Amino acid sequence: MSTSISPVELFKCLADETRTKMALLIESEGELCVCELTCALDEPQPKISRHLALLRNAGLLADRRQGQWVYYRLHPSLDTWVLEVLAVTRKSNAQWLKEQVKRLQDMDGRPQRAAVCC
Amino acid sequence: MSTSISPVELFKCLADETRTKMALLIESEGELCVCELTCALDEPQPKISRHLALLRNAGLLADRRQGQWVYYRLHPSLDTWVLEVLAVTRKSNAQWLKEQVKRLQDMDGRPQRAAVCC
DNA sequence: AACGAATATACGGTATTTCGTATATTCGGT
DNA sequence: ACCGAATATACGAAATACCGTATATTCGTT
Repeated sequence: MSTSISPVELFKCLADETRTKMALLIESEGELCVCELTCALDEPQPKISRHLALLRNAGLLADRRQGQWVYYRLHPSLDTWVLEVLAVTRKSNAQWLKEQVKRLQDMDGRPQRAAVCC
Repeated sequence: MSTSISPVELFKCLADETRTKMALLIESEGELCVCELTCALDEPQPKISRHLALLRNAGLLADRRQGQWVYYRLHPSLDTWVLEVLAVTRKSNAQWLKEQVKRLQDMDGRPQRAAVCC
Protein backbone atom coordinates (compact mmCIF):
# COMPACT_ATOMS: atom_id res chain seq x y z
CA MET A 1 0.00 0.00 0.00
CA SER A 2 1.31 3.41 -0.90
CA THR A 3 1.61 6.10 1.75
CA SER A 4 -0.71 8.32 -0.13
CA ILE A 5 -1.82 11.87 0.12
CA SER A 6 -4.45 12.50 2.79
CA PRO A 7 -7.78 14.15 2.04
CA VAL A 8 -6.77 17.43 3.68
CA GLU A 9 -3.45 17.47 1.90
CA LEU A 10 -5.22 17.04 -1.41
CA PHE A 11 -7.81 19.70 -0.64
CA LYS A 12 -5.16 22.16 0.50
CA CYS A 13 -3.50 21.64 -2.85
CA LEU A 14 -6.75 22.48 -4.57
CA ALA A 15 -7.78 25.33 -2.29
CA ASP A 16 -6.37 27.93 -4.61
CA GLU A 17 -7.76 29.01 -7.94
CA THR A 18 -4.43 28.88 -9.77
CA ARG A 19 -3.66 25.42 -8.49
CA THR A 20 -7.08 23.89 -9.09
CA LYS A 21 -7.21 25.20 -12.61
CA MET A 22 -3.73 23.92 -13.35
CA ALA A 23 -4.53 20.52 -11.90
CA LEU A 24 -7.75 20.24 -13.88
CA LEU A 25 -6.12 21.37 -17.10
CA ILE A 26 -3.36 18.83 -16.65
CA GLU A 27 -5.89 16.13 -15.79
CA SER A 28 -7.65 16.99 -19.00
CA GLU A 29 -4.66 17.34 -21.29
CA GLY A 30 -2.39 14.70 -19.86
CA GLU A 31 0.68 16.83 -19.83
CA LEU A 32 1.39 20.54 -20.02
CA CYS A 33 4.53 22.60 -19.81
CA VAL A 34 5.04 25.68 -17.72
CA CYS A 35 4.71 28.11 -20.56
CA GLU A 36 1.41 26.56 -21.65
CA LEU A 37 0.04 26.89 -18.14
CA THR A 38 1.37 30.43 -17.88
CA CYS A 39 -0.49 31.28 -21.04
CA ALA A 40 -3.68 29.40 -20.21
CA LEU A 41 -4.00 30.99 -16.81
CA ASP A 42 -2.65 34.36 -17.87
CA GLU A 43 -0.57 34.73 -14.75
CA PRO A 44 3.07 35.68 -14.18
CA GLN A 45 5.49 32.80 -14.70
CA PRO A 46 6.99 32.83 -11.18
CA LYS A 47 3.52 32.48 -9.77
CA ILE A 48 2.84 29.47 -11.96
CA SER A 49 6.17 27.86 -11.11
CA ARG A 50 5.68 28.42 -7.42
CA HIS A 51 2.28 26.74 -7.43
CA LEU A 52 3.55 23.90 -9.59
CA ALA A 53 6.37 23.30 -7.13
CA LEU A 54 3.84 23.10 -4.32
CA LEU A 55 1.78 20.54 -6.21
CA ARG A 56 4.89 18.56 -7.07
CA ASN A 57 6.13 18.58 -3.49
CA ALA A 58 2.72 17.40 -2.34
CA GLY A 59 3.04 14.43 -4.66
CA LEU A 60 0.19 15.46 -6.90
CA LEU A 61 2.27 16.20 -9.98
CA ALA A 62 5.35 14.72 -11.57
CA ASP A 63 7.59 16.63 -13.91
CA ARG A 64 9.80 15.76 -16.81
CA ARG A 65 12.31 17.93 -18.53
CA GLN A 66 12.52 17.91 -22.29
CA GLY A 67 15.00 20.38 -23.67
CA GLN A 68 14.20 23.77 -22.33
CA TRP A 69 10.69 22.81 -21.36
CA VAL A 70 9.43 21.16 -18.24
CA TYR A 71 6.26 19.13 -18.57
CA TYR A 72 3.96 18.44 -15.67
CA ARG A 73 1.55 15.52 -15.44
CA LEU A 74 -0.50 13.93 -12.69
CA HIS A 75 1.81 11.83 -10.58
CA PRO A 76 1.59 8.26 -11.89
CA SER A 77 1.26 6.71 -8.44
CA LEU A 78 -1.74 8.73 -7.34
CA ASP A 79 -4.53 6.83 -5.64
CA THR A 80 -7.65 6.17 -7.66
CA TRP A 81 -9.82 8.31 -5.42
CA VAL A 82 -7.66 11.34 -6.13
CA LEU A 83 -8.03 10.77 -9.86
CA GLU A 84 -11.76 10.41 -9.41
CA VAL A 85 -12.02 13.64 -7.47
CA LEU A 86 -10.15 15.46 -10.19
CA ALA A 87 -12.10 13.85 -13.02
CA VAL A 88 -15.49 14.47 -11.46
CA THR A 89 -14.59 18.05 -10.68
CA ARG A 90 -13.34 18.79 -14.14
CA LYS A 91 -16.21 17.15 -15.95
CA SER A 92 -18.78 19.04 -13.96
CA ASN A 93 -17.10 22.41 -14.16
CA ALA A 94 -16.30 22.86 -17.81
CA GLN A 95 -17.81 26.31 -17.76
CA TRP A 96 -15.59 27.39 -14.92
CA LEU A 97 -12.51 26.32 -16.89
CA LYS A 98 -13.71 27.58 -20.26
CA GLU A 99 -11.54 30.67 -20.53
CA GLN A 100 -8.35 28.84 -19.64
CA VAL A 101 -9.05 26.03 -22.09
CA LYS A 102 -9.67 28.57 -24.81
CA ARG A 103 -6.47 30.48 -24.13
CA LEU A 104 -4.58 27.21 -24.23
CA GLN A 105 -6.09 26.24 -27.55
CA ASP A 106 -5.50 29.67 -29.04
CA MET A 107 -1.90 29.75 -27.92
CA ASP A 108 0.52 29.72 -30.76
CA GLY A 109 3.98 28.33 -30.66
CA ARG A 110 3.00 25.55 -28.30
CA PRO A 111 6.01 23.31 -27.88
CA GLN A 112 5.55 19.91 -29.42
CA ARG A 113 5.96 16.86 -27.27
CA ALA A 114 8.50 14.30 -28.26
CA ALA A 115 7.03 11.65 -30.49
CA VAL A 116 6.66 8.27 -28.89
CA CYS A 117 9.97 7.32 -30.40
CA CYS A 118 12.89 9.35 -31.71
CA MET B 1 -29.41 25.99 -13.12
CA SER B 2 -28.35 26.59 -9.57
CA THR B 3 -25.62 29.06 -8.81
CA SER B 4 -23.52 26.43 -7.21
CA ILE B 5 -20.35 26.34 -5.24
CA SER B 6 -17.20 26.60 -7.32
CA PRO B 7 -14.41 24.04 -7.17
CA VAL B 8 -12.10 26.34 -5.24
CA GLU B 9 -14.83 27.28 -2.82
CA LEU B 10 -15.48 23.63 -2.12
CA PHE B 11 -11.82 22.80 -1.73
CA LYS B 12 -11.27 25.73 0.60
CA CYS B 13 -14.05 24.34 2.73
CA LEU B 14 -12.28 21.02 2.85
CA ALA B 15 -8.75 22.37 3.24
CA ASP B 16 -8.86 21.97 6.99
CA GLU B 17 -8.73 18.75 8.93
CA THR B 18 -11.57 19.63 11.26
CA ARG B 19 -13.83 20.61 8.41
CA THR B 20 -13.08 17.68 6.13
CA LYS B 21 -13.62 15.19 8.90
CA MET B 22 -16.90 16.82 9.90
CA ALA B 23 -18.08 16.89 6.30
CA LEU B 24 -17.20 13.25 5.75
CA LEU B 25 -18.79 12.15 9.02
CA ILE B 26 -21.95 14.00 8.12
CA GLU B 27 -21.91 12.56 4.62
CA SER B 28 -21.65 9.16 6.17
CA GLU B 29 -24.19 9.55 8.97
CA GLY B 30 -26.72 11.76 7.27
CA GLU B 31 -27.10 14.14 10.15
CA LEU B 32 -25.08 14.97 13.25
CA CYS B 33 -25.48 17.50 16.00
CA VAL B 34 -22.79 19.79 17.33
CA CYS B 35 -22.18 17.81 20.48
CA GLU B 36 -21.72 14.62 18.49
CA LEU B 37 -19.18 16.27 16.25
CA THR B 38 -17.48 17.84 19.23
CA CYS B 39 -17.13 14.39 20.75
CA ALA B 40 -16.14 12.59 17.56
CA LEU B 41 -13.42 15.08 16.73
CA ASP B 42 -12.40 15.66 20.32
CA GLU B 43 -12.07 19.38 19.82
CA PRO B 44 -13.34 22.38 21.79
CA GLN B 45 -16.96 23.24 21.06
CA PRO B 46 -16.33 26.82 19.84
CA LYS B 47 -13.88 25.46 17.33
CA ILE B 48 -16.47 23.00 16.03
CA SER B 49 -19.19 25.64 15.86
CA ARG B 50 -16.94 28.09 14.08
CA HIS B 51 -16.05 25.57 11.40
CA LEU B 52 -19.65 24.46 11.04
CA ALA B 53 -20.68 28.06 10.52
CA LEU B 54 -18.10 28.38 7.78
CA LEU B 55 -19.41 25.27 6.03
CA ARG B 56 -22.98 26.48 6.41
CA ASN B 57 -22.17 29.93 5.04
CA ALA B 58 -20.43 28.32 2.09
CA GLY B 59 -23.63 26.43 1.30
CA LEU B 60 -22.19 23.03 2.02
CA LEU B 61 -24.25 22.30 5.10
CA ALA B 62 -27.78 22.99 6.23
CA ASP B 63 -28.81 23.06 9.84
CA ARG B 64 -31.97 22.31 11.72
CA ARG B 65 -32.74 23.05 15.32
CA GLN B 66 -34.50 20.45 17.41
CA GLY B 67 -34.89 21.47 21.01
CA GLN B 68 -31.55 22.36 22.41
CA TRP B 69 -29.69 20.56 19.68
CA VAL B 70 -28.72 21.76 16.25
CA TYR B 71 -28.33 19.12 13.58
CA TYR B 72 -26.20 19.57 10.51
CA ARG B 73 -26.62 17.74 7.23
CA LEU B 74 -25.29 18.16 3.71
CA HIS B 75 -27.19 20.95 2.06
CA PRO B 76 -30.04 19.39 0.06
CA SER B 77 -29.38 21.48 -3.03
CA LEU B 78 -25.76 20.53 -3.47
CA ASP B 79 -24.63 19.64 -6.96
CA THR B 80 -24.07 15.99 -7.73
CA TRP B 81 -20.37 16.44 -8.31
CA VAL B 82 -19.92 17.78 -4.80
CA LEU B 83 -21.69 14.76 -3.38
CA GLU B 84 -19.52 12.52 -5.50
CA VAL B 85 -16.33 14.19 -4.31
CA LEU B 86 -17.40 13.70 -0.71
CA ALA B 87 -18.55 10.12 -1.22
CA VAL B 88 -15.44 9.04 -3.08
CA THR B 89 -13.21 10.68 -0.52
CA ARG B 90 -14.96 9.11 2.42
CA LYS B 91 -15.14 5.63 0.95
CA SER B 92 -11.45 5.59 0.14
CA ASN B 93 -10.27 7.03 3.41
CA ALA B 94 -12.01 4.98 6.05
CA GLN B 95 -8.73 4.46 7.86
CA TRP B 96 -8.13 8.16 8.09
CA LEU B 97 -11.53 8.67 9.71
CA LYS B 98 -11.40 5.58 11.90
CA GLU B 99 -10.73 7.25 15.23
CA GLN B 100 -13.49 9.78 14.81
CA VAL B 101 -16.02 7.17 13.80
CA LYS B 102 -15.09 5.12 16.81
CA ARG B 103 -15.43 8.02 19.22
CA LEU B 104 -18.80 8.79 17.72
CA GLN B 105 -19.99 5.22 18.14
CA ASP B 106 -18.66 4.99 21.68
CA MET B 107 -20.28 8.25 22.71
CA ASP B 108 -22.96 7.78 25.29
CA GLY B 109 -25.92 10.03 25.74
CA ARG B 110 -26.21 10.70 22.01
CA PRO B 111 -29.35 12.76 21.48
CA GLN B 112 -32.02 10.87 19.63
CA ARG B 113 -33.42 12.28 16.44
CA ALA B 114 -37.09 12.97 16.15
CA ALA B 115 -38.97 10.01 14.78
CA VAL B 116 -40.25 10.41 11.25
CA CYS B 117 -43.57 11.51 12.70
CA CYS B 118 -44.59 13.02 16.05
C1' DA C 1 31.92 30.80 -23.79
C1' DA C 2 28.25 33.92 -24.61
C1' DC C 3 23.44 34.72 -25.06
C1' DG C 4 18.48 34.20 -24.89
C1' DA C 5 14.50 31.43 -23.64
C1' DA C 6 12.26 28.64 -20.17
C1' DT C 7 11.94 27.67 -15.55
C1' DA C 8 12.94 27.89 -10.53
C1' DT C 9 13.92 30.02 -6.21
C1' DA C 10 14.69 33.75 -2.67
C1' DC C 11 13.05 37.57 -0.03
C1' DG C 12 9.92 40.64 2.23
C1' DG C 13 5.47 42.44 2.72
C1' DT C 14 0.55 41.87 3.12
C1' DA C 15 -3.55 39.41 3.58
C1' DT C 16 -5.96 35.46 5.24
C1' DT C 17 -6.75 31.66 8.39
C1' DT C 18 -6.91 29.58 12.61
C1' DC C 19 -6.98 29.49 17.33
C1' DG C 20 -7.99 30.08 22.48
C1' DT C 21 -10.68 32.39 25.55
C1' DA C 22 -14.45 34.92 26.96
C1' DT C 23 -19.11 35.96 26.38
C1' DA C 24 -23.72 35.87 24.27
C1' DT C 25 -27.87 33.35 22.89
C1' DT C 26 -31.45 29.91 22.90
C1' DC C 27 -34.01 26.36 24.74
C1' DG C 28 -36.09 23.01 28.20
C1' DG C 29 -37.06 22.15 32.77
C1' DT C 30 -38.09 23.81 37.43
C1' DA D 1 -38.57 34.05 36.13
C1' DC D 2 -34.42 31.34 36.82
C1' DC D 3 -30.90 27.90 35.74
C1' DG D 4 -28.13 24.75 33.25
C1' DA D 5 -27.10 22.59 28.83
C1' DA D 6 -26.16 23.23 23.97
C1' DT D 7 -24.67 26.28 20.64
C1' DA D 8 -22.99 30.64 18.53
C1' DT D 9 -20.28 34.72 18.19
C1' DA D 10 -16.66 38.30 19.29
C1' DC D 11 -11.97 39.59 19.74
C1' DG D 12 -7.17 39.84 19.52
C1' DA D 13 -2.91 36.97 18.87
C1' DA D 14 -0.20 33.67 16.23
C1' DA D 15 0.52 31.10 12.27
C1' DT D 16 0.13 30.39 7.41
C1' DA D 17 -0.51 31.51 2.60
C1' DC D 18 0.06 34.28 -1.29
C1' DC D 19 2.07 37.71 -4.04
C1' DG D 20 5.37 40.85 -6.70
C1' DT D 21 9.89 41.57 -7.80
C1' DA D 22 14.44 40.35 -8.34
C1' DT D 23 17.70 36.92 -9.27
C1' DA D 24 19.45 32.26 -10.15
C1' DT D 25 19.63 28.07 -12.95
C1' DT D 26 19.45 25.19 -17.01
C1' DC D 27 19.46 24.30 -21.69
C1' DG D 28 19.98 25.03 -26.77
C1' DT D 29 22.12 27.79 -30.20
C1' DT D 30 25.67 30.40 -32.09
